[in-house]
Amino acid sequence: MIVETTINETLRKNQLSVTDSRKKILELFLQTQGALAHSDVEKQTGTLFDRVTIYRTLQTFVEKGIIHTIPTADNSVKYALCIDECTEGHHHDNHVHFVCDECNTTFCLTHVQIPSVKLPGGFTGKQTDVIISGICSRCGNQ
Amino acid sequence: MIVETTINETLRKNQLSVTDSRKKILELFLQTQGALAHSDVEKQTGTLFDRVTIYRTLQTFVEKGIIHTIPTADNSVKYALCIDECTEGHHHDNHVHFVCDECNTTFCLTHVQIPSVKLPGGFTGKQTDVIISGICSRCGNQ
DNA sequence: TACAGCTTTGCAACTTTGTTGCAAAATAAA
DNA sequence: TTTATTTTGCAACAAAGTTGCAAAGCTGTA
Ligand SMILES: [Mn+2]
Ligand SMILES: [Mn+2]
Ligand SMILES: [Zn+2]
Ligand SMILES: [Zn+2]
Repeated sequence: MIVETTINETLRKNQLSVTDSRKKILELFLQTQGALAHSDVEKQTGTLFDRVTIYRTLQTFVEKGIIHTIPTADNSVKYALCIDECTEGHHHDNHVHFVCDECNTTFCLTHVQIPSVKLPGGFTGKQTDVIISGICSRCGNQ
Repeated sequence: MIVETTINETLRKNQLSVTDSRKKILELFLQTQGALAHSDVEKQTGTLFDRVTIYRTLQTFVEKGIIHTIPTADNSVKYALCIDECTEGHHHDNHVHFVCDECNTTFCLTHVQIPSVKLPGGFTGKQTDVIISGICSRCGNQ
């Protein structure tokens, strides 16, 4: 099974011990198109793991640069796989995020660059987040 | 007192009855540079109003187009006065938001336009939120 | 100014989301 | 296999947000 190997390798590469919860949750992200909230992970894994374990696993993955958090207009925390080469403590997922009003899926538009914005005098920007909401390609074309 | 008159007028104009909590909370927004979280309002008003009343007041103000919510990278809900002429159910606060990493103030950069972003085929954007974090003009110039 | 009708408030109770300490279980290294 | 380290589940807790309902407060009219 190629997926299982990938999962184990990813965990090893990030100096994480290979446990059931980490394998299962990472697998979930690899299988899912779009971002996942904590509650999504909880639903998908059923009673397999404790709520606290899911929190801790997500937190660990964020720290290691395996997943990144996504700010959303409704202020709920969502997570998605890092595609760029993020490393421990150093994320550089500089892409636009899209939330579909119809199916509520959150997409990482990895090929859409963050536009540069000219700020008023005195303001220095370090990080720019862009969240666009509307209709996604799946919901629009039908 | 010109402020008191403004406050009452704003409430009246939005077909809201004039109550202590609404007056006080609206006054707070008028006096404050930057956005406020629910917890900020709670702290600033002390024991004057119940937590639930604050939630309901903020909600009402958002519905009426008096204040708008701001998505933030740390996924906490913030509110700020609408400067544009927003009406019941119709917000058009199309400006950039800035969060200072130093003083944690959230600013509405009302004069900075939202840049237009070219989306991949099939995606239709309706609303774009831009949140920039960095150092604000107050924290930078000293 | 007083009153009736409608709106808002405070309280209680509850849900959801997230955090922490600690012993038991699982993993990794020897 | 054994031991040292890490991770997990549980319990307990804190913070954030929601809902129903009776009491209190507002508004328009008399
Ligand atoms: Mn992303
Ligand atoms: Mn704003
Ligand atoms: Zn969709
Ligand atoms: Zn600042």
